[in-house]
Amino acid sequence: MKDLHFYNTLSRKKEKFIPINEGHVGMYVCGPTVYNNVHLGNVRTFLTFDILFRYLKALNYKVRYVRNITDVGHLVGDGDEGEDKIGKMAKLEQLEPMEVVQRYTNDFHHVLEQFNFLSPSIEPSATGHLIEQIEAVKVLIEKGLAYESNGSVYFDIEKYNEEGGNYGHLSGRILEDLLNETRELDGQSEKRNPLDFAIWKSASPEHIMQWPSPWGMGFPGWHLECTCMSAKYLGDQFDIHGGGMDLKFPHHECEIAQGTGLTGKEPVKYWMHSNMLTVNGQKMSKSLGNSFLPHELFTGSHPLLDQAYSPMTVRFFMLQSQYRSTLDFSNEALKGSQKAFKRLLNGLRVSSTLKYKADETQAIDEKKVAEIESAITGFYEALNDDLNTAVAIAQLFTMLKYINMIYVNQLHTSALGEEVFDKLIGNYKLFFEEILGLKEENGDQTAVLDGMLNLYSEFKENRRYDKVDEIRAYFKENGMVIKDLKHRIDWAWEE
RNA sequence: GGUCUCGUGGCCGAGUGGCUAGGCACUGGUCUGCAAAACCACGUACAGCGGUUCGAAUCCGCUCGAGACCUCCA
Repeated sequence: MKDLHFYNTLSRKKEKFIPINEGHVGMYVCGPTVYNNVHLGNVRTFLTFDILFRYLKALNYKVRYVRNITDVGHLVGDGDEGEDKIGKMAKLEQLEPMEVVQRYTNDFHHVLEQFNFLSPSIEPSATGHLIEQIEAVKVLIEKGLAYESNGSVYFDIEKYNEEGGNYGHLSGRILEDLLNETRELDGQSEKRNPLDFAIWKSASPEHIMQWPSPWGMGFPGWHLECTCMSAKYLGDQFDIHGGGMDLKFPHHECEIAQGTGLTGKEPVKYWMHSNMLTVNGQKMSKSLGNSFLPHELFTGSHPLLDQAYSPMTVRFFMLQSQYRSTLDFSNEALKGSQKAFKRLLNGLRVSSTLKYKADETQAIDEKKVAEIESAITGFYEALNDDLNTAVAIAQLFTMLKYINMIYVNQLHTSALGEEVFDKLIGNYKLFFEEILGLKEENGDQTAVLDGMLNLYSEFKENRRYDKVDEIRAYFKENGMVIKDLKHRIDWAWEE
């Protein structure tokens, strides 16, 4: 089997993944700024790295996954002169900033839970690491890579590049071009160069979030928290840093500059960026007003939706594309995913009921055995190839086909042999639940359903078809269907 | 304006030189009291034009179209 490869934004090609410390992986993902509800576009990014986290664990790596909560320093609007996002929302809603933070952190956790995300190993917050950030600012000033101006401190990009830095490398930008193209903004006179970015901002008296520092009352710059928290928990150099494509520049570029400036070493070995979710071909974003909130999807209340879609349907929908492609959001596409997901889900339920039955008269069907085995290795190969979940899911459908064939007695388990049968059932469950993180969304209603099905079969034996149809209709109203198999009666989610 | 990405059958979406991606929808078949489900069968699609090559959706050029980043955004 081929080794694990990821597309590294730094080199712009797929690279073999070799962790810095064998058997261990350190992974940092930029979390949300908790001033607002997370929308579906945000969810896609976190999903990408949830899959990566799950997959690395499935490959027996010991993974430390750090995903931060940004609760200060992220400014509204252009440049470094905007209002703090949290502070602005706090004023609007007449709340303490930390109430805003708590409210939207809760929302974030709730949403991710609905989508069945694993918790990261550490979820640090920016306000919890002010000391580290102030220390980092001091070091950068000492090294001559940052300067104070009116109580604010800025990172000196020209100096950084003079001393061997490579600002612009990650996003493929040339410093000179950036300098020429930078728009002149009001209030940038504090900076030596318009490109310089704030690592500490002086706060005006009315600013509600501020802390004491050697440079007066203020608050940390947005980019600095990620540098400090990743270094604290993962070390000066770590394996994987992830985030949305739109953070590449300037956020991640600034992180590299800060990290390299502080330690003299490039902080990250593999940069991974997930692509945008689009609506009618346009990026989903809050500012464009075309973003969907998760609950709007779950209830079908968004004007562009004509029905509700469950969290797992949406999770599955997103996994049907590769994370580096844009993914377009539409009713038709979601409906297709809903049906496909339910087929797979029914397969999971069914597979847990199947038992191997030895039968000496059955010959091994080599062709089917080969197809099952290649589906299983194909699943790993797909994920090894830069987390290609779309191709991985295709393998799952091949496995599903055989599970269904056994279920309806079209295929005898002995034709596969016990070992292959166990691999089929075991891996299907592993892939579906553990690695792709999909799950049953409805509670266990087995007892009720069994009673109904007994009744159904009694009526059927007595040829009371009016009652038979009535029970079917009842099931259908509740999103289920009755399946009359040759040797038994069963139910399934209506696809 | 600068940098970059993309354009695949009715819909979504993999795929970077030759080998059936997959899903949904459609159609036919098997099964069934009728259905549903399941399984089987079924679509020669790669924006356009030109070039390289024995061979291109895949490489190169041009044209058209869409989008992203350059300013907060996952």
